[in-house]
Amino acid sequence: MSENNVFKKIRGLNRTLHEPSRLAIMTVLASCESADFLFLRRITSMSKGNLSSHLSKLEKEKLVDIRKTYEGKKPLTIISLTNNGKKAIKNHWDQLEELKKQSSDWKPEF
Amino acid sequence: MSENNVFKKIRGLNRTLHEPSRLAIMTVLASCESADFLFLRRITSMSKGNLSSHLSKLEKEKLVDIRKTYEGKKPLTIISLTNNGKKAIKNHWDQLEELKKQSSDWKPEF
DNA sequence: GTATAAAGGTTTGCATTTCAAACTAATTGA
DNA sequence: TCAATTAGTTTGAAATGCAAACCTTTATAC
Repeated sequence: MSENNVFKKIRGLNRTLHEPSRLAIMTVLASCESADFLFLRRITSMSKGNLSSHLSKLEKEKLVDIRKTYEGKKPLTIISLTNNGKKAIKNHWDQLEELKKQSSDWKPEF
Repeated sequence: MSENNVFKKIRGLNRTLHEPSRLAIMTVLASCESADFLFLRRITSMSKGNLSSHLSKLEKEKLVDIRKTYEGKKPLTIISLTNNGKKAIKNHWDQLEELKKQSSDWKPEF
């Protein structure tokens, strides 16, 4: 059995990115320069609490930047991908595509 | 914002299948008529406990069949996909491919 | 003014999940 | 017969995911 076989690679997927809610957030952000909290909330239909905690996790791992600013006097939270985050989310989707291909080619050895 | 947008679909991915270890198990089985416990353990490099509990979960959800037999006097556990499981894992990979495409086409509306 | 509600998030606490270490039970080897 | 191996299951601790409750500021009604 080759080291780094396709199934080990599947197991090795980055779980921070792979979790569906965060995959959705990161994928939105990959198409936007930036997005505010409400926009993310609407487009993903996540609860505030859930969105907030996923964003915190992504921020801790340096995948997104969170800028707290004001629009007039209302607080406004702007989220964008870090350079790291941009690479990571692109890479994740590319890996998934590659793994799908590789696994459909694989045959057991007897 | 269209109902059932691509990001809601990402969030809606089946978590039983999406979790990397189970995705690996299901993907192996999609290429094999059946596999025994040890084979799955080796090819995914999972610990016994971990493999066992993931298999239980997959069995509960009727995605795999687990047959306990003997090889001589040694117990042997044979795992295979149910028909449901076959459809589900194929569908999951197809969805991932489709979501990657759809999300790369998406642009925010202003 | 002063309740009253709304906007914009964060924190908290619980339920679920994931994982490997510890356990069980049967078999083989010395 | 005693130790080691094989083949798995159970257990318990840690991490995760989620929404309800909470907080703070701003707009609205009276």
